[in-house]
Order: sequence, then C-alpha cells, then structure tokens
Amino acid sequence: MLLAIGYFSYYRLSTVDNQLITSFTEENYLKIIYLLTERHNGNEVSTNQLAEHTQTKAASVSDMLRKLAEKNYINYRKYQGVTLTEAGEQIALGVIRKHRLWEVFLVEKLGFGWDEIHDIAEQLEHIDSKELTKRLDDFLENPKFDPHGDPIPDAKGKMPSVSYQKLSEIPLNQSVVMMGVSVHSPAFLQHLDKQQITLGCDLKVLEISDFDKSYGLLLNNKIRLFVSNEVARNLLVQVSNA
Amino acid sequence: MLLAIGYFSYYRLSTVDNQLITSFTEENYLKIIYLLTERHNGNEVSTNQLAEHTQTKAASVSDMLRKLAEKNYINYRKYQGVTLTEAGEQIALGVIRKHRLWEVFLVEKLGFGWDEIHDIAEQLEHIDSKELTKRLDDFLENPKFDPHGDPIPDAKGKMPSVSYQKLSEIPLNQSVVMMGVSVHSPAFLQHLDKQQITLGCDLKVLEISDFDKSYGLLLNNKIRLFVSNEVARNLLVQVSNA
DNA sequence: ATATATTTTTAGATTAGTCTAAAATTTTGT
DNA sequence: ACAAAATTTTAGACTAATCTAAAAATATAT
Repeated sequence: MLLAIGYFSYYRLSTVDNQLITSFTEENYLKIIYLLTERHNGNEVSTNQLAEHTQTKAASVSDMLRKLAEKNYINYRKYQGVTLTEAGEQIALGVIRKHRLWEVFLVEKLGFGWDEIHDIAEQLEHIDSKELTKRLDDFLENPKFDPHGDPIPDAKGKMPSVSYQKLSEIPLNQSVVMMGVSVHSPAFLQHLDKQQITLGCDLKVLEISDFDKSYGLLLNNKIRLFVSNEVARNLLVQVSNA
Repeated sequence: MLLAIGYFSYYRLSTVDNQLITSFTEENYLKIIYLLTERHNGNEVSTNQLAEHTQTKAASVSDMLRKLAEKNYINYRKYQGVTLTEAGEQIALGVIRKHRLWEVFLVEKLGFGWDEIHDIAEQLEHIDSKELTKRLDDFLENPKFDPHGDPIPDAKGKMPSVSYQKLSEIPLNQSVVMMGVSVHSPAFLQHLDKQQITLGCDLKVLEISDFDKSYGLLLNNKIRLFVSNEVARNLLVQVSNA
C-alpha cells in the first residue's frame, strides 16, 4: 500500500485492517516450501528442513506454519510436515517468477556474472507490482529460463516442466547439452566458469576414473578436462537431439 | 545479509548482533526528513510534519526520533524538531539516488509514464547492493535527472544544486524551459500530459487572466493554452539561454 | 501576562517474527 | 516392543514499529 500526502509518500507493506496480506517473511517460507517440495517430488517438507533453509529455529518455524495454515497457504498436520495449498503455490510461483526474471535482467542487461546475482534477486523478488513484472518480462523478451537454467513460471502461475538428468547418470560417450545446475553457490558457479563450462555447452563423458571417481569429459567436442564426482552430480544435462 | 545453506537461501535485513543497521522504516524517515528539510531551506522538521508524511501518529514519530538520534542520524532537541547529521544525510541521499535511478529505468527502459512510477520506486529504493546501483547507473548512461526533473545525487552522496523558478514567478513574455514539477501526484502529471506539457518544452507566459488568475501560455512557440494558477505554481522552469 | 489551544512526549499496549527451554510426539535400534 | 534418540510443538520472553490516552511543553490570543 502506498500512502501519499502532498509531495512525498511512504511505502509500507500492503495491509488490510492493519494485517499484512503476505509479508516478505511469509513469501520466503512459501517459496522455500515450494522448492523443497519440488526437490522431494511432492513429499511433505519437515519443520527441521525449513528451519535449516530459513536460518531460524524449529520453534520459529512451527509458529509460522500455524500462521500459514490459518491463512490456508499450506496443508499442515502437526508433526507430519507441510505441503502448499493451491493458494500458497500461486504465491510461491509468483515470487519465483520475479526472482528468475530479475536474475535474467541482472545478467543480460547489467552484465553481472551468474555467481553474483542470487543475493540481489532475493531482494527484488518481493517487489510488488503486476505491471512491473509484465513489463520486465517483455523487456527481457519473455525468457523461459534464468541464468542458471531454471525454468521461469509463466504469468498465469504455471511452472514449465523440465526433465534434465545429472551428468553423473549419463552413459559414457553420450553427447549431452549442459542445461542447468542443481547448486547455485558462487563457489560452484565460479568453478564452472574457470573450466569454461557454461549453459548450452556440449559435454561427453569419456571415462570415470577408477582412482577418485572423477569424470573425464570432452567439452564442445574439443577440450578434454576432468571434473570431480561432486561436479558431475550437480550438472544438469539433456541428451543432444542433433 | 544473505543466508545460504545448500541450494536455497533467505533474505533478511542486514543485522549486526541481531540489530538492524538501517531498516526500511528508518530509511524512509531519513529520506522524508531530508526532503522536508530541503523544502524548508534547511530549517528543522517538526514531529507533526513527519507524522503526516509517514502516515503515522506523532507518538510513533517521537519514538523513532529518539531511536534515530541514538544512532546519530539526526540532531534532535525535544520539542524543537530535527535536522539530519552528516551520517543521516548520507543514508537519505543514497536512498534518494536509488529512487531516482529506478524511476529513470522504469520510464526509459520499461516505458512507464512519469505518473506511474513513484509507487514502484518507493519499493526499489530500498534494494541494498552498491554494485547494482553502480551498474544500473551505467546502464542508464549516468542520468543527472529523474523523469520529474529532480536531480540525482551522485555516487559520492552529493546532491547537485539546481535553481529553478516557479512558472508563476516568471515575467510576461519571458521564454523559459520546463525543468521539473514540485508536485508528483499522478493526477497532476496526467493533467500535464493532456496538455502536452513535458519536461524540456518551451513556455512563455502571455497573460494572467484577471478573471481567475489562470495563465495564458505559449507552448513550444506554437500552441496557445490556459493553465490554472495552481498548475503555474507547480511548474519549475529555467530562463532559456538561447 | 496568563489562560487556552496546539504540539510533542511519555506511558502502556499490540503485532510480527524471532528466541530458549521444556514438553509432547514420532522414529529408531536392539 | 519398548527404551532411547530425534524431531516437533508449546510456553514464555524479546525487539521493532506501531497505536491510544494522558501528561508535559510550547505557542497564541486577548
């Protein structure tokens, strides 16, 4: 809600009868519940997991879950974990859409590296303006994926389904295209940068070392390199259709 | 402060020992104090004025002033109003810089009208990233003024001084250039749009009506039109040097 | 110059989101 | 299957930012 009197004005979170409709905090919880549920193929998310990912204590999470359940954003049975209701999922997807669109903006328009954008997008994802999101989407030419390869939910609140495999699950000598990463830490992304592993590059597993289970790869049909098992498990790829 | 564990992360306002360094609320108070002080040519801002512009009660303002004074962001003598300290002014100018840069972005890049951007900029001005502000500034080609003609403080925290006059103070038949507005309400801005009065246009006062003190103008040396006294007092202009 | 009106501050309460400690529930291991 | 371990919830407390009502200070008006 924007309050304007005379020349200036003052932004406060939207309220109805002095109660927040959806606070930043609630949005964060819903987003994290969505992402963790997705990761578990739709299974409930536990209180402790949420405490870990929100950087709070389990007691605080319990309180918030009670509140989110009251607002019908989550399905919550005590001690049994939570899933999102349709309403909760729509809020989560809206936040994720904004997060990923802003990430595209930061990389494509402002020239940030894919390892530098997460913190900023964590803030921008809470900016509340339907029209802004729409215009930003058009300005960016309606991107379908963010700079980490994650799909961007559409304006109607639908998450495109993607089916990537881990590089570690691909048979030897199968050509694949690098489509995403399952870890977004700056350290991991910078590590990939140093080896010129980028979204869209061609990869082929030539061997898996007996010594340390590292992966010997052929990059873009030219460059031979080794990546650790850890790296191979966090690269998301798709079998080339060419 | 961004907290990251594993795949996700979670944004909370920056804290030191669990105390906010500068909350959105504090930033808003400091910004409003700056703008009101500027309007009064450096005189103290009163509690009631702040209550009006923050849309809160005087009691709440008193509390906040005590807190801001404790942090040495304002000079506060009870019952005597406040001014900003150097530290407080730097925070205010940082917020105003971001606000105005984002306004340029919204108009120049996303095609918003100058009457639609204020509410969104009120949110964006609190995004906390030095690097983002720097890159946004470059992306916009280091604009010196926002879409309302207000000067943009530089990265060092210096507000450019501008000296505009109200159209209502300009002698008859003096050619001037429209440089800004002293009211930012959508209604006023849309009213100007309808008469094709835009930043940079040429204006000349041909007459002031005896009947209703309205202003008969020549716009861009072509179009004759009348604007109310109220409009003339809120148009900021500069004598043409051509 | 002093009574009245206005402005500002203080006192005490409320809400969102967090915490620690303790109680309740579920899971695990033998 | 049941005791021990782990997880989750509840209870009670704290902080930031707000509120209303009352007290204190300042300004105003005859």
